[in-house]
Formats: sequence, structure tokens, C-alpha cells
Amino acid sequence: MSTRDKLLEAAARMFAEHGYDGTSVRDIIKEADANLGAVTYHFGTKEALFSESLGQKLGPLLELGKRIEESQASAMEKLDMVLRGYAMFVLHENPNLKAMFMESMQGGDRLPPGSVQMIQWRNKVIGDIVKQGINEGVFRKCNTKELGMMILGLISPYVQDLPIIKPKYRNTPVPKREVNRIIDAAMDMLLNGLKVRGEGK
Amino acid sequence: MSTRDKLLEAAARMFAEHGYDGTSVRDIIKEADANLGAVTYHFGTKEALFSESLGQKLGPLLELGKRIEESQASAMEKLDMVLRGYAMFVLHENPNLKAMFMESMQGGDRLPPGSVQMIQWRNKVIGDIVKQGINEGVFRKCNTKELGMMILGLISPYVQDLPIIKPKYRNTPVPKREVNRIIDAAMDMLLNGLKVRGEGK
DNA sequence: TCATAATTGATACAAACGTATGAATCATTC
DNA sequence: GAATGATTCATACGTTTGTATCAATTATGA
Repeated sequence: MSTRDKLLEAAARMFAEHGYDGTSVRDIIKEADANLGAVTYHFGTKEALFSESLGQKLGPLLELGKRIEESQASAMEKLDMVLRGYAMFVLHENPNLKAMFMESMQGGDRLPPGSVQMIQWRNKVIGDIVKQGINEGVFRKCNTKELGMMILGLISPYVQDLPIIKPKYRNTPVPKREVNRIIDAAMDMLLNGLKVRGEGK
Repeated sequence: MSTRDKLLEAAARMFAEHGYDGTSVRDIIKEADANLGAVTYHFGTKEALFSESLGQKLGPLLELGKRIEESQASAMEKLDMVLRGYAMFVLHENPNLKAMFMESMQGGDRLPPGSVQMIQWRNKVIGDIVKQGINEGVFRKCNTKELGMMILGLISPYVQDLPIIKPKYRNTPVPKREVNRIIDAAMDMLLNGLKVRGEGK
């Protein structure tokens, strides 16, 4: 593994754990067993290293969406695929992407180019899928992108709150079985609704 | 307004904008038009200032939940109240609480005491309300707290992605009308489901 | 094998960081 | 109005920060 790759890997991990500002270049090189000069040499600045460490994951995520979008599956199947695929990607395969979500809360100025478009596109894909067969009332209130955003939100507590509620997942990927269970519940809820009765108690 | 209060207010704003590590004590005192010594005098450390600036909001949020929990409304009405109330509190009235969510993604070690309990309790309240009249399938897959967590997730993209997608809301409260629109859609979706048809296209 | 390029290493630097300190100023009380 | 306590101020300290530098080392190709 090249020094460059070791740096990228360590950076992604550290940034996800402690955020951009909470991670120093020295923390990273220590973790990567590299030298300060290597960062200057390979990336120039800390921000470039950050951006590149995240940018690596952007392509695969876009591909995932495109593959699903173009598949022949039904709207419901597509919705399942995209939700499950996305959750698996973010919670199980690439937990370091948490750094991207942290960053987006601060405006995303340091994110790699294309991130904003990726997020918007991601929301649109989901919205479009859902629109193919939908409870029309929802669309009277919010547009395609917004609906996609909201649906993806079902997963975000697992990025946001899980580190607190189940500390063992703080810096560990969520197991596949767990992700599947979560998405099963989310899909059930999404498709069938909660059917809360009008009566209390 | 006392120096102490000015510091708390400025701190909450800055921490929400740039996170804990991205905000220096000097940034805060500049914004509060105060002196470095004032921080040492009133709070001792940066972390204590951070914790207290968030802790202020914890009480009111807990009260909100308790009021709804104890009300006589039906389960559906309660669900609406808690979702709308929570969204209004976080997105409209106290957008600075974003700092708490940022922090929780990093494990929450610096959060004020009681934060973790608040989050868990918050999830349980929603889960319990929903449980009063519910699509049973969902509960076969996930427990009360988890369901509450997921439902609240519908809102979190508005904390997480909105700063990116609609930059005008980066450091501005989301207007009431907007929050209401969002919750209307979320409630519709939650109660009735998406009703996605089995057929693609 | 030798010259050339690519990479790594030790070290330096100015700026920014959190915190501490003690004098100066303000408010309050008698 | 003098004395006492609360607060503010300018300033300083020791670290840590991101980045730069350039000699030392390693890899590459003729």
C-alpha cells in the first residue's frame, strides 16, 4: 500500500471520527505511519487531502444510483434497492462517509467538487422512483427532491444518533444483518403507513 | 444583556455554524464584543461554555415532549404535535441546536449532561405514541425507540442537507410556514404510506 | 552503473490556539 | 464616599496548528 493510499485511508477514518477541524495533519500521519512532508508532497494542503479522501467514494455512490435508476425493476423494487443500497453503502461499507454529512451541516464548502450535485441528484432519483406510483397528497405538499430527501432521512438517524445510542457503532460499520433489518422496517412503514388510529390509548 | 448572556448567545451561533473545533474562543468573544478573560471568568473553559450554551435548550425541549405525552389528544394528534413541535423547535426557533447534532455524530462526549438521555427519551416518546395504533409489521422489525428515531429522521435532512441545498437557510431559521409544509407532507406519508404500485414506469 | 526523477525525512516558522494572571474598572453596600 | 466584591481588560505563556524547506533516500530508466 503506497504512502499516498495510507494517508487517504487514515485521513478518511480520522475525519469521520473527529471531523475536519478536529483532526490535525499530525494525527493523520501518525495513524498512517508517514511523514509530514508526505502530505505536502502528495496533496499540498490538508483541505485537498480531505476533499480527495471523500471524493474517492463519490463515484461509486453515483454509479449505484445510476444502476438502479436504469434497471427494469418496478418502482417498489427500485425504492427498496436504492434505500437498501444507499444504507449499505453508508452504514456498512463506507462508514467514513460520515465525514461528508458532518461537513454538509456546515455548508459543505470543503467537500469535493460534485458533492452538492450528488446530493441533489440522489434526492431526485428517489423522488422520481416514488413518483411512479404514489400517494398524491404528499406531492401536493412537497416536490420530488424534497420527498427523496425526506425518505433518505429515515436512515440518517443511524448516522447521527447511533454513535450516541449504541456506542459500539461509534467507529465500527453497522453489520449487514442490522442494515437489512432497518431497511425492512423502513420499507414497511413507507409503503403501508403507520395506520395510527384516531383514538388515543 | 449581560456579558455572560452575550457570550452564550454568540457561542451557540458560532458553534452551530462551524462546529466545536471550528470555532475558537477568540471568534466568540469577537462576536459577543467581549474579552478573553470573560470566558475564563464566567465559564472556565471552552468546553464548559459549549456545554452550557446547549444545555440551555435541553430543558424546554424535554418540557415540550412531556406536555404532549401527557395531553389528552389521540395518538394521531399526538404524533402530529410531537413531530411539528420538534421540527418547529429545531428548525425555526432554535436553529443553533444544529451544534448538538454535529456533536452527537462524533460520539457526544462534549454534550451537556442529560443529552443522551434526552435523545433516548425523545425517541421513546414518539415510539410509544405510534405504538398506540400501529401497523404491526413495523414493530416486528424494530423496537419502540428505533421507530421513534426513524420517524424523527424525516426531519433531519432539513438539518443536514438544507444548508447545502438551500444555502439561504445556512444560518437562518426555517420559516414557520415552511416547517408546517414539511410536517404536513411527512404526516401524510407516515399515516397513509406511499402506496407505490408494483409496476415500473 | 550511473544519472535522473520520485519520494521520504528531520526540522523550522509564523500564526492561532486555550488558558492564566493581575491590574484596572465597575457596581454595591454600609 | 470609602470599602468591598464583581467584572472587565490587556497581556503573556506554552502548545499545537498548517505549511514550507531541503537534505537524504529510494526507485526508475538508459
